[in-house]
Amino acid sequence: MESRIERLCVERGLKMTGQRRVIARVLSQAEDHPNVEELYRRASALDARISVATTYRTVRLLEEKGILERRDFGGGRARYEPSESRRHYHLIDVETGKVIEFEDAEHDQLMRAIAARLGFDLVSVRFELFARKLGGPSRQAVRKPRAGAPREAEPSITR
Amino acid sequence: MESRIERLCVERGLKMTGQRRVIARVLSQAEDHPNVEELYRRASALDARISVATTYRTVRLLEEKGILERRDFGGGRARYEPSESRRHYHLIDVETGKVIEFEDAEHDQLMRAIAARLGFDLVSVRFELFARKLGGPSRQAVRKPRAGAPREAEPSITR
DNA sequence: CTACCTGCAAAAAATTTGCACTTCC
DNA sequence: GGAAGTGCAAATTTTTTGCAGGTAG
Repeated sequence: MESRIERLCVERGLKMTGQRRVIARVLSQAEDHPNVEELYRRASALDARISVATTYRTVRLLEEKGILERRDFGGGRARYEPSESRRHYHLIDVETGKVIEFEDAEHDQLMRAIAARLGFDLVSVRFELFARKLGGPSRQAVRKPRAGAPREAEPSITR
Repeated sequence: MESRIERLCVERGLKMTGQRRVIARVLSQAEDHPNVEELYRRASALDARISVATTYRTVRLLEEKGILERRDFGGGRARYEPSESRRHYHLIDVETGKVIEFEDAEHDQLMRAIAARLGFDLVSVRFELFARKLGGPSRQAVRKPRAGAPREAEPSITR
């Protein structure tokens, strides 16, 4: 059966090889934000005739076609998720690396207003919150996390 | 004369070698967000007895001490700026790569509220706007930019 | 004096690419 | 049939590290 991502590929006129079909299926089923290595692992479990190089080439292609979106949650590897109609953002639990999605209309609007105030038209946004569960481990016991993308917290591949 | 960053280093008990002093001075004078390569170039112009390895080791150390902050504006290289008391964010002009700093108290507050709503305590934030000057090149003529960190726009090292 | 620094070059880690060989349309 | 896709391994790019000397405090 044709997966959602595969359908999108066909709609945009991509040549559908066996490899691409498998990767599309894996992406359609993913409930998380896998990196390329993980994607490759899942795809080659379904069909061994797939290489990492092709996985890289495919995600890049799908990103260019607007079918996938690349994310960076720190940890030095790109992560991917299917484009969705609803704009959403991510909160990364710095203790566990777990990724939580959320929406916020007020924020959407505020960003546009900020860009306009500076004389710009918004093209894209990067917005990630790194946070710690309330009532978690005592502040004292935990080493201070870094600004931006914490280097030490390799985010788990979870949505 | 002792630079601002050098003073901070001494305050935090860092052993001040010649190399560190030079890098500290370069950072104090920087009006932009240099990457390590650029930092190394500027430092070794002042004193040739500095290696890239030391530059990497030094920025990492200063980041751990909270003296520097690492940023990622896309383009695959980390960029650095001295920590400032006022929280601020960055807007990257996708046409020119130029980086514009801005503050927004409303946004500061909104982020904290969002984290709290999800049951988290904010640790750090990544927030960058990628945008295009109003009244710039016609939409049609410009290739569609990607979400997240545009791959093609190597940000210039400018504040 | 000695723990910490540094330079050099080699190692890592993630991603891209050249090339000869398939494969979709 | 021909343009486009693929695998493999080598190349790239950015950052880190091991080791044999230096150097600050």
